[in-house]
Amino acid sequence: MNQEVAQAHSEPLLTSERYARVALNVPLASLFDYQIPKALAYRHRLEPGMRVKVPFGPRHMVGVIVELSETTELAPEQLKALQGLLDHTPVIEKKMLDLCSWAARYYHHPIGEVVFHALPTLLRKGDHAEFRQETWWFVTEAGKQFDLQKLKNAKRQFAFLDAARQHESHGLSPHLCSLLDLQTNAGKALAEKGLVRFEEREFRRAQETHAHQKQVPPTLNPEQEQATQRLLKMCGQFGCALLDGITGSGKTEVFLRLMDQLLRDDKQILVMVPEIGLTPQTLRRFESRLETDIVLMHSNMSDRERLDAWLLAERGDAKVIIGTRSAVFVPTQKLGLIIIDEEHDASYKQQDGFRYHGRDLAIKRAQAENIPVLLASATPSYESLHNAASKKFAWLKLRQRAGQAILPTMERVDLRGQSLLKGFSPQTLEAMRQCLQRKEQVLVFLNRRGYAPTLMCHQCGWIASCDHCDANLTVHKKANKLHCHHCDSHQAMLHQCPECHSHELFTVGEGTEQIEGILNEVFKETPVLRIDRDSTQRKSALTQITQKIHEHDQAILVGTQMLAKGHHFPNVTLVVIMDADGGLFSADFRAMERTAQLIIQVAGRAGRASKPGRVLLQTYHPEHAAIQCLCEQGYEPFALGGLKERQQLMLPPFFHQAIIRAEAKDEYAAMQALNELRDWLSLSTTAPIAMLGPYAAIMVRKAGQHRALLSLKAAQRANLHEALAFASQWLELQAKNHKIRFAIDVDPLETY
DNA sequence: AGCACGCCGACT
DNA sequence: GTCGGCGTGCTC
Ligand SMILES: [Zn+2]
Ligand SMILES: [Zn+2]
Repeated sequence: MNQEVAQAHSEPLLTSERYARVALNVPLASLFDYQIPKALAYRHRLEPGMRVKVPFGPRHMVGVIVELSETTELAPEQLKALQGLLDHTPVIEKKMLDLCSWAARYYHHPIGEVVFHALPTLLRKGDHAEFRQETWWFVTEAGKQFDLQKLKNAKRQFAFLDAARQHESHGLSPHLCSLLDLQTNAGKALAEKGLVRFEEREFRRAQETHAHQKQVPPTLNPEQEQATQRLLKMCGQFGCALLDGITGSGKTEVFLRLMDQLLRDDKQILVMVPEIGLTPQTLRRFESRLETDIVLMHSNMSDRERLDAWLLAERGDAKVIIGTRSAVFVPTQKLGLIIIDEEHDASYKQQDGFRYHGRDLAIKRAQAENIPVLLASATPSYESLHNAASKKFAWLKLRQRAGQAILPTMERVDLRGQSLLKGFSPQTLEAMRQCLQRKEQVLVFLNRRGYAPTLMCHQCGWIASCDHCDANLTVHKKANKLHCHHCDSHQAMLHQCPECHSHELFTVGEGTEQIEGILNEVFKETPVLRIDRDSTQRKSALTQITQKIHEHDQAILVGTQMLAKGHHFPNVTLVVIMDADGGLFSADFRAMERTAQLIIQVAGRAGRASKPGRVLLQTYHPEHAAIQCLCEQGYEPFALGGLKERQQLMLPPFFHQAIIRAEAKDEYAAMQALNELRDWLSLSTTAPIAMLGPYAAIMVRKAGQHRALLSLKAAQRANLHEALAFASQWLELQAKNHKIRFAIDVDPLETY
């Protein structure tokens, strides 16, 4: 915990306002007013964005000043005083606080939780907003004169002093110490003898990197050139562009040209990537082309690493910040551009707590900073396509593959009446055989991991299901386990029916583990490699698998949606989509969009080299208009058709939606509460909104909780917000009932 | 959310 | 008698 900022000499009043409005990390909608003690007001100029220590009920908390005020609504006896100041300068600038307030209003989420979400964990706890301290070692004058041979019995000290002498001018950084395998204890011993000295220095990545040489950029094709020129013209003011480019069309090259130009003007650039989208390949590509300091922000970093990265960005030292969803809150000095790669990716939407959309907040931030924002994808979200089609976004299309690469063809494989081998039609197997004979690789996509999604009893029809969810257990054969993919519960594999004690248990359906097995049998000579969450659990597993793929010429890759992200496989010329019908008859109106995006993303992995690629879509509905359209005309016409349907059905993005979720242990409590809310809403608001439900979630029980939801829709956002304002009021009144948990989800991606 | 306060059952 | 269960209410 930080100490109160040291006392200065009391002279003129530095803070004239009497009250501070403070955001606290509690699930309450309001800010909290505190009296500014005279002692503090004389010594410090308080500003919005500074952290303070405050008494709150029976405890002490870290708060963030959002506003200073001459007045307060509260009576003097209801007010407490600030206890201390934690910062000399604001940790959140005014623009970012405004963005937080906007987000709190838009997502109907408590302002305090939003503001704290925008800070790194260490700052939330009250730690100093400072870089990590590092110890650097230097040889002293005595150390230089010293006869090294006297230390020949103390090998560690010998090595340490020797190294310190060699690095006399710059000293030994912790990084160098670990490279040379030097021990801190040896340094301490030498320091006591006066042979070396040490200095505590601020950690700065900038001091030790950019050892890269700039690579020569490839020439752009006319489409890329045109897109780049248009984007360059957009710089310097707010505007949105959709870079809608098929896989392999060279979107990244367009980013790099644009970034290069902005870096010359000493601007910073924020690049947002999906949760697992940042492959080492992509990072290396950025590093090798941009001669500048790049900083990463993602969930696999320690709290300390995150704070250091955050500080580098905040001081303007990191010119390029690459990060996931939460990076939208990274502070900057001179932000010039925000890029959102794979903008359709669902990981940009937070799925619990503060349910914001990173893409939408990035657009709002760009507006506030008056800079452009670039959304890029091979499969744009319907929302972004709609904005592009209605001219809100500049629509930049890249329809040619860069270099010599040829576009893959998409073909439907009719599964009707075929005798299938674990989901493979004879036609598919034949195509695979031919491909492997040409010493090329096959990629098989099935979005279902494990061995089989169902375990059933032949005698009584019993199905293995989760004790905590309304879901069936997935069979994992190799692990010999039954696993629930919705909560994390697992149990040992069963070999006897718990109902009728029959031993005749059998599996229904196929997962990647089973497909891998059958392909090993059918194609005995060919290595089969599986890529899913199970096969890549160990840290190095994925790199090992990709290594193997590049070593062999023929190979079969089996995998889930993990295949759709990042990695490309240049020798893959055949892609098999096991089940293209996934989105066809779903109750979820976004299922079609998601399935199509997955298919196109996976298909994009094929034939990247100059060999032509082929994509087979296995389907029971080859004549279905949507499948036909996707196959024959591609993603854009398919998506535009989907958008028309959304309009007719009064669905987003034409109508605005919010969902209020409730969950409780009790079977009926959640439903009942939402019924009451519905009644309350229909009494309290006259705004034209449509309420649907409440209805039980598709999976009523998830991790032991019963879930229900109420959907609100409106043609005008203002009307939706009016209703939601009433709803959030009602929910806060219910907060005393600790048995039901509520959440408001504005612009939900999951609607069941 | 956290934390205190308060009111009932089942323990030394 | 009192220890602790969790239902209820409050936090500037
Ligand atoms: Zn049975
Ligand atoms: Zn479960």
